[in-house]
Amino acid sequence: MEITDVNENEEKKSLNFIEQLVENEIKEGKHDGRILTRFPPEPNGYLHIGHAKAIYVSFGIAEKFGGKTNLRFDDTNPEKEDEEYVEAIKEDIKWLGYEWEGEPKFTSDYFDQLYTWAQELIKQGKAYIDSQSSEEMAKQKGTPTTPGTASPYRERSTEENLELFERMKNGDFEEGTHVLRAKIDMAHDNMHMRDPLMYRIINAPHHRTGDTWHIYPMYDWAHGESDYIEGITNSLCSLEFEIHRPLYEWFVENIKDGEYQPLQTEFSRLNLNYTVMSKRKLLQLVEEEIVSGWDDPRMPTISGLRRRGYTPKSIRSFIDTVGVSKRNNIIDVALLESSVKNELNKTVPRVMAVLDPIKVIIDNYPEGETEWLDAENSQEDESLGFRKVPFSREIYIEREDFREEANKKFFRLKLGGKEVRLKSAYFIKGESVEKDADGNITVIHATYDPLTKSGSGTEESKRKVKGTLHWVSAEHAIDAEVRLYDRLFMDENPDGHKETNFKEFLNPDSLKVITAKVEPYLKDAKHDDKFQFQRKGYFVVDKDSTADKLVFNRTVGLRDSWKK
RNA sequence: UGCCCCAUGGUGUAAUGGUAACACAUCGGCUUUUGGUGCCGCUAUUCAAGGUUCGAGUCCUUGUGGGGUAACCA
Repeated sequence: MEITDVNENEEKKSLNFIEQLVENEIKEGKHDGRILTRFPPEPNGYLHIGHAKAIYVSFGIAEKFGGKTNLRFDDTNPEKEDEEYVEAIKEDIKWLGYEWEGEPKFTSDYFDQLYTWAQELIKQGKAYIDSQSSEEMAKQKGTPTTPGTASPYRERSTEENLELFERMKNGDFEEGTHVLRAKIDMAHDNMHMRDPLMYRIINAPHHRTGDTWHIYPMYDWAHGESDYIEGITNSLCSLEFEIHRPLYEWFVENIKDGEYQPLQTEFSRLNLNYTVMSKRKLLQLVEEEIVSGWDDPRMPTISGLRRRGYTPKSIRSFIDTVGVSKRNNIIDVALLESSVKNELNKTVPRVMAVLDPIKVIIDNYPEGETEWLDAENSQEDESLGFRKVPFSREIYIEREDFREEANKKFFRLKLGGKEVRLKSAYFIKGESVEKDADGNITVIHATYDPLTKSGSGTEESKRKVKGTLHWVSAEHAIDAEVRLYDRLFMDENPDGHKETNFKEFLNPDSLKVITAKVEPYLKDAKHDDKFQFQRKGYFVVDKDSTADKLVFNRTVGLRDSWKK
């Protein structure tokens, strides 16, 4: 039974508030039942798990109600944006399993239309060129409790406005000398309505339009009009744009030609504990080389999660379970982890890898002999079959799986204690240890019971044992680099402290690189192959892995209910 | 301080005026050739006060708490 399948789940689940709204619109025949949403990233950074929610919401609504979704790059600020990000964003969306309608769109495709509309607003007396400094304008804006005052340029003549506007476009002016503002209401309760900026001068080349333009539209002016141009029905965005909605509507109402108008609806963004989600802070981690890049497996980016071993399905099911509402939230990262464990548990083969090896010599096992034992690949999926695992006199086990002395709660290997099972092999007993000059154990001596071979069906092999250990044959084991990742921050809400910089909370142990001994079966493992290292967790082959040197990333550890 | 939004177990989300539920987390038990998985169970929830109603988590009022907002960013 596929209980994790997102779509199957959705049929049983109640609709979220946006889905209810859209359902009602369709019932009422709005837009003739047509649904077109859009996902509008700014190409100034990589997508993160928060964007995955935005993608899920916009693409998901369209999927659910037979609509489509446009991908539109909101590229109105050439100083921050870059083509590199455009490609990375497209790749991430595709990887998540979504398809946008037609070709990707760019707000810059609409610069001409936007410019024409702006000229019309000027002609209608609804926009004007202001030639003050930003400081002066900020002063005139007033405060929430006191109305603003009019700019001395507010009543400039249409002719002068038009001429200045054209010269701004052509690059006749320095940055900061003039702006185009909408003429709305300097006393409005909503500060965004106090004659907001529509255009500013930026004399920098744009990644798509080159040096054609010297003015660039502001978000509020560009966004709603782009939605309008594309025929978007539902413009879904996060809560901080709620207060922009009256402006979004004012702009569209003043350029529209007919009944059609897109509707903006806001929902709360996704926040995860023990990480940061702002692009600015993520960029800082990248630039200061605190992480290895946008796709560092500790990053909450889509590319980071991918490299960490997350699957598109697990991310989608995670977003599905966290839901969509208007409440501020901080979601426990354990929920994200449980979604990937839940999927990997069912799909991924088990192998044996010893992360912190200590040698065990089985004194009564014949020297020089190797047996190739059958090991089950998955207890959850029989179709994954069996593989051969070599067994010999000298093996490695996990250092923490042995104690010279321990209480009854410790049911792993100890001296003079009960026998333990070597997974898919034999039962052994701890006999003695060798130590170096400092008293550290260097070798454990054990004996095995030849009648207890796994799968042999003998009475002896059916004896109840409390402990089962994973192991690898010393002679056959291969070395692999294993990167053990932990949360990047030690604080649940690293950017939630006004007096403390988020970097103060960085976890010094967020990455540990070790050399593990893994079974030879893994020799041919390829980039992105995923495994469960028995009793240790889920691991994925990193892109740094080569034929000569295997590299694994730990996606997530297994639940460990053993209280030490 | 004005305006806007939000308030359900530890976390997140449902209940659409009619028995407050689900997932994750926690704790306990059973099963198990992974101290994994699976199964069973425990603990724990409607911010407060009024009002409307036969009946309020849901509607109304006030209060309280949290968040957003006054960029030539998006």
